[in-house]
Amino acid sequence: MSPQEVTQEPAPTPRRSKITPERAQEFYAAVLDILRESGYEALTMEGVASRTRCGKSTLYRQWGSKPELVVAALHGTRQALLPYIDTGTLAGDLHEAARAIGAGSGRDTPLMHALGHAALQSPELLCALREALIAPALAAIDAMVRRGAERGEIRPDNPAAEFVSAQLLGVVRARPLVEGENADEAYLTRFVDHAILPSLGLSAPAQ
Amino acid sequence: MSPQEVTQEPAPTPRRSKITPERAQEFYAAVLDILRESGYEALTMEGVASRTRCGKSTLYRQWGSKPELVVAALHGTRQALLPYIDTGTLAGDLHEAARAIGAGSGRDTPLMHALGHAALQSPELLCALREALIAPALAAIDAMVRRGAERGEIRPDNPAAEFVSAQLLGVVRARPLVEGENADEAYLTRFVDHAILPSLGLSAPAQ
DNA sequence: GTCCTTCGATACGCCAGTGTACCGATACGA
DNA sequence: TCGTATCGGTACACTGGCGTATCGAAGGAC
Repeated sequence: MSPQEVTQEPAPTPRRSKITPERAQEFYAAVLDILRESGYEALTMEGVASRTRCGKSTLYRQWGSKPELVVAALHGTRQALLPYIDTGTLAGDLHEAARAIGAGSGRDTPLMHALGHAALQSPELLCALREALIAPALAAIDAMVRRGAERGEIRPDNPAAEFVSAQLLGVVRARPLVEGENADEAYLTRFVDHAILPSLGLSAPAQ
Repeated sequence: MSPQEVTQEPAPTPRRSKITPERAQEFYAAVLDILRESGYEALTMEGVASRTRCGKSTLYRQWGSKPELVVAALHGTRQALLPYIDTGTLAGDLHEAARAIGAGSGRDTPLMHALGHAALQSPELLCALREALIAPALAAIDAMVRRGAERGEIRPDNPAAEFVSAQLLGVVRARPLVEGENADEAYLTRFVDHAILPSLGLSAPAQ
């Protein structure tokens, strides 16, 4: 490595983009909207450009290609699949989670449907999807379970604990195929009461 | 309606196709293979034609368009996601189901991943997917649960019974996204033991 | 054996999306 | 204030798949 290269700033592309963070959020929102509406394959650069009223050149200058734009959109919008929840009981937490996921069905559930298969064929996309959507939800649910164990509601080594998050995300993906309609709040609440809580050895709280 | 139209045979297209049922199975197998490998969007008529060494005209003559070909392929190949299972106990049945689904991961699980999102945007495709893959699996699992109830292993009105099939299909769809690998036999067996059976009020059979 | 339909194969026009190039306009930095 | 780089917008060539048309060949039906 030559001295020149060392003294040179490590960023070889000192782009001074005119795109404000707010404008970037518009791009990201448009990308996610199109994903939710039409899926990953139907997302086109021209579609993003026309919806955001920008030139295709801007998109290619800034993000290079469609996968990179999608990855950036996932990373760039800090959207919480689950808000912070701590009701004091595991059952209460899971109920709130069911409500949040069910209510947010119009936001993040379609995103997972849209990206589910595409992510399985692109490691970068899978990574971005997991970091942006799945991992936070997993962490939130696992935190609920851990707090429940700390409070003594369940045993710390309860073998069903491992599956709580997978079950919740699973029915969200499964119900549209099984029953033809999205997993809404009512369904998820019943699922928590009649499947998840019993599997943990808990019973549904008396209404 | 004129008399002529009444006397005319109702089938205006008495095609006498030269495609033998075996040849049709080749087409269907190729379609499903491509779906498993690359997904619904990447499936092209030209790809099917080249893989089966036939002309595109044959495909269009016979099936008309890509969605119809896929629907026909789903209906035309009687592939059992689940074989007939009856071990005498609900736990044993679910174990066998876990084994069958896990072992068949290379066959039908990718199909559901590939068609999951596309089916949500095409009613015909959703219908075909449910009839060919999902409904049989649902019926098989529900039959297991029903037999378990008849034997007195669980109460007939056990509220968790409703969710068994959705739980199983759910984790199959969720695990690749959550953990990055398919739900194999070992995972599904653990899931049955530690999540489904406890939710039904049963415990895992002693190994 | 002859006819007739379908088969496999190819060529064609069409359309949509990709990625690049170019243009005036404009907003930032010096 | 002035230069410059990026912006939005459009045009372009290119690719790839769709669906149709057309061809010789082949295999049943009669």
